[in-house]
Amino acid sequence: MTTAKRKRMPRAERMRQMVEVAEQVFSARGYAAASMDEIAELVGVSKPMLYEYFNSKEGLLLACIRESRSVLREVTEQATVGAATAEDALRRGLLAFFVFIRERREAWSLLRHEMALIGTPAADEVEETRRQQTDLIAALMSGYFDSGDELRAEAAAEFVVGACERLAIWCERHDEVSPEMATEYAMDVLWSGLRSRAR
Amino acid sequence: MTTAKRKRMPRAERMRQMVEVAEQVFSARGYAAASMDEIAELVGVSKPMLYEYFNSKEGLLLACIRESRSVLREVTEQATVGAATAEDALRRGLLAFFVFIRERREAWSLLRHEMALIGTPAADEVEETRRQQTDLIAALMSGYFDSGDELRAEAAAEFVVGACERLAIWCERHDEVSPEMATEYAMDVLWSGLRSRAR
DNA sequence: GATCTACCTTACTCAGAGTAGGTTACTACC
DNA sequence: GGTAGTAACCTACTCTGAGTAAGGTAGATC
Repeated sequence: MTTAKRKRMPRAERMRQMVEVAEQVFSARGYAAASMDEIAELVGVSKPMLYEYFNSKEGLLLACIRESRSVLREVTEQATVGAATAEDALRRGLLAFFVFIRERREAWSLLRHEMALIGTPAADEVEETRRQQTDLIAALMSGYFDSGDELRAEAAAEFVVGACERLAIWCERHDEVSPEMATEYAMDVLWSGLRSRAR
Repeated sequence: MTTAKRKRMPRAERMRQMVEVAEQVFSARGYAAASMDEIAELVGVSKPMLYEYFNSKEGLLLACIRESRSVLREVTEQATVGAATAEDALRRGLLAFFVFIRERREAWSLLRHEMALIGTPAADEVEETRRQQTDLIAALMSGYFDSGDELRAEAAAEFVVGACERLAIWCERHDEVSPEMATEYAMDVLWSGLRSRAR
């Protein structure tokens, strides 16, 4: 019964627990409104412990963002492994993303909202997450597209990431839109273009 | 010489001045790191004056965001008035947007970054700006597209806004990309779709 | 059972948001 | 020109929450 009523926890376990609680509090209240005292209390530990492990409030936020990012990467990378065509790869990746944001709301909320701290590490961290996804897309696409204009390809990848991010936020307001439908909408514009729908 | 060395200013003028200074400070330091004391000092006035006029730090931020938004609206709406086709309207609107973010960096920075305060009025205010643009696009498009699936059309508009926002951020890192090129890249994906570039 | 160390606490400092209450310059009217 | 009224403004505070100093305690190891 090592786990029974034990108050003291090994460092790694305590850290995981702190990140878990912090993710919830940050996404519920927002970074600014969340207080370290509250997080500490919910964890069942005193405030200096949080500082011992994460150095600062922002450090704790960083840990949460990194955690979310690694999950997102895992999920989207896995999704595209068996794709045969560019269209298929794109569709699978999109679906994985839209499933992720539905199933891991808190995680997504952090990635979505906490870009406030311009010039601080946290903002860079969120940008890094987008870059991760952009690179993934660029890499995927480079295998399928004619590599002409390098800049243009990069722009296209950015474009896809931004579009999907916004569509994901839109999905939050529309519970009736399933990840499959969202994917379908995204594919529609991205793959076929608006021209195909013009009168 | 009413404007010469006058210390006291009429309310409206002082407010405009405060918003102007605040816009710079917020975009330079970020909302969290900006202090009301500093803004007050730069304006050449004491802190309670800021509170007299804007009630809170967030109120001041709100005023800045609203200011930026109204300029953005002005600019993009004007740009699309004479468009003959959907393609033309889209292109003109995009160009106006990309010119705006280049010429009014501080204003854009606010709209871009200050979405941190989830659940607070400022976040809503930034969302409202996106909605403004989304509505604009949706209205424009509805004139040109077959109105089939309502939800799909809404999703497409969200998509365009998100994509452009991200592309705009990408442009910040790429000074060599002119507003015209950005517009071209955007049109390429949006109008023709990725399929047209697949091997 | 002594000691060592990693986990944890109480009790502070300090910066910055927000406020209470008084002061001064401009205006309007006699 | 003088004086009453008010809009603009200030000094000097409170209070919340991030971050820290210094010390206490459980549990492993010998």
